[in-house]
Amino acid sequence: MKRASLKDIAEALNVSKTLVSLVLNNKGEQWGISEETQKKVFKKAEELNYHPNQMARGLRTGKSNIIGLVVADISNPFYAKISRTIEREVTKLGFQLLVCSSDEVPEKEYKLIELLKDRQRVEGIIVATTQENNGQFIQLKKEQFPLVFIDRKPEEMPSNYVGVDNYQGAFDAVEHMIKVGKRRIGLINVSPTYISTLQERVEGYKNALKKHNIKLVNSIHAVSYNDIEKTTEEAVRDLVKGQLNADALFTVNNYVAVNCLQVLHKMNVRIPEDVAMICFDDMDAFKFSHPPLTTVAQPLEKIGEESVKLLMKQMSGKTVPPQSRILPTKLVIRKSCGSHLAGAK
Amino acid sequence: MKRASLKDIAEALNVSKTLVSLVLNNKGEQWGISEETQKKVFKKAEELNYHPNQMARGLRTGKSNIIGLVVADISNPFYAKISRTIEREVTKLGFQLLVCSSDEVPEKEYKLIELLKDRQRVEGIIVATTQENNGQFIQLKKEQFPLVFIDRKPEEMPSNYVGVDNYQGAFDAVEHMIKVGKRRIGLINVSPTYISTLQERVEGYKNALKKHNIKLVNSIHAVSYNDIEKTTEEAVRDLVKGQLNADALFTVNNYVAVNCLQVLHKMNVRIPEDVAMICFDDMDAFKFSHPPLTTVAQPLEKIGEESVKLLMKQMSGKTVPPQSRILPTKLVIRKSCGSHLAGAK
DNA sequence: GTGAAAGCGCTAACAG
DNA sequence: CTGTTAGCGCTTTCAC
Repeated sequence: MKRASLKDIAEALNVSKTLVSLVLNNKGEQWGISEETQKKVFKKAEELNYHPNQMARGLRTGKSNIIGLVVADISNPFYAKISRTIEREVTKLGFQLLVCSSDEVPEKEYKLIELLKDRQRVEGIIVATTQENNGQFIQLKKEQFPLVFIDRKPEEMPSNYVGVDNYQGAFDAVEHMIKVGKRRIGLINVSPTYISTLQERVEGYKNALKKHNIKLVNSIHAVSYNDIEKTTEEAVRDLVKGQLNADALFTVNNYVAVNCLQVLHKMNVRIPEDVAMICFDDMDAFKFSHPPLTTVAQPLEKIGEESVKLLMKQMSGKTVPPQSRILPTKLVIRKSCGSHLAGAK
Repeated sequence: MKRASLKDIAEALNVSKTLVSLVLNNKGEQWGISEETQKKVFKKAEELNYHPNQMARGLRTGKSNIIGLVVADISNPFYAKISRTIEREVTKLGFQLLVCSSDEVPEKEYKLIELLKDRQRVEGIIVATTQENNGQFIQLKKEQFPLVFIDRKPEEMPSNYVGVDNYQGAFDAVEHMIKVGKRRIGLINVSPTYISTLQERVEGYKNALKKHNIKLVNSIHAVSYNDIEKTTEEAVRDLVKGQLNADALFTVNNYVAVNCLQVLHKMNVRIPEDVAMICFDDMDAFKFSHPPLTTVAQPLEKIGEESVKLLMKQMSGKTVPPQSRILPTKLVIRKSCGSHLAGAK
């Protein structure tokens, strides 16, 4: 059975397509179409199981009703949670969400964004960018294309951004370790290190050390996504067993933390007795990890909600100056720093 | 600057839209359009930064180039992993993937499927259904709408399905516990229990006990998604401290397992010494949980790949009889059953 | 080898 | 209050 279209309803009722369209879009009132006619239309639509064709409508109005979301990896709980919130929020507003993963490769992200915009004609994009070059974004901005950055922001351009105070979050974490008596605190970063959040976190780490007059050499290592196991093992080993003789480790995100944890276990080092650990980004799994990890948690729901708000503002047509929403992080103290132990200072 | 359309290219080159369309769709050869003309067209398209409008094309061809995926919760690592694979596979074939979460509520899933099909005009749907009623699916089948079930299958209808041998997986898990010396093995299920996978897993559990002549009473509890903490606490307490006095727990999926783990920790019961634990469904986090959990792992990538293959077969137009792909599970032995300990039988 | 023309289903300007 | 008409951008049939 063929799908019912506006025309079918119109013909069955001996009215025009226009009328039907108006009624079904709830503009009947405003055009003063009689109650009775409206009822007939609704009834017939129901009867024929009518559903508007999004593509036809989109073609006509120039609006696809789709929002795009590009993240590094949707199977990372961090992005998955944000994505859920964004999906929920845009759905409320009548949009669909198209989610893509860039796998942390800049060229892929570039293509994904092009695809979403040019082919799929999404009405706006939310992105946790992995690109160093901001050329594409400058271009989008010129075109006034609705765009908001989450988590990571591009270099040197005013932009709509929702994220957390990475500097302060890292600072708090490191200071917590210091208060608990740790001094030789190593940092495990991850390439590509130009990502804005990473840089801010490293800065927070450095300044916390400086404030407490701690001078360390070779205390920072960066692992790499495409050879995560090997590079993590090397980094951890060097930090813990090498010159630094680390008594604490600060990992720059959850993905890195998970890998560190495994290496540490393999090396039979005790956490927090031998080395303490804090990780930027919380996730459910850390509640029951061995040991439960102390983390810097981000307000993921809030990030999702705010990003949608910012996007909608741009989509409303008014030209709004780029806005940033910097949200606070929260130090979630569990057991990987030993602050719960009797002997803790 | 307005976007370039076929017409723009045609006018700039003084040829027809038809010609341009043919060339750009790589049908130039087949229609015997001269090399030279083709080159001109490609060049101009590049120059004007032309991108086909997916909506216009879709309207004309009746194909949206979109595949829908409906799961319970995309932020559950289990579905996130499958989703990644599916996204990768359909992208290879030139489709986009639209992912929606039903939150385990049947009515929501029903609406989501309607929306995808009627409004968004997706060309096929892959679903891990949470519906008990199969009415919608019967209807879809009548219409020959491309549909494949993953993980969970609907009751009493031949369907295209990709999943694992849940019965055997559960059987193996329980038998492993028995071999390790456990006898009073409780099972923690989750409502709604009509879900096919759950039923099969419970069956596997029961038969493993039967095979070893173990008779248990009140050894099965079901917790509930919408009040997970409280119901889990009750279930675990009753199983472990109550009449059964359980020395082992089998949880029916990862979500339930995570909650059990927390309750167990809170109750200060030692795993595996006091009670052993196995969970159906593996996830990365269980590698470093306390303790590392022994699990029944599903081949998630394979499930994703196969489901896309099955979907494409249906979309190709030929009528194919419903097919099932039942893949094997794998028992991943870690430390929550004590089989690694010296004293294990 | 190439072009004209129709039409997918919808919306919106305009006419009455 | 309701209808006519045009057209969004593309593909495809048919004609030359």
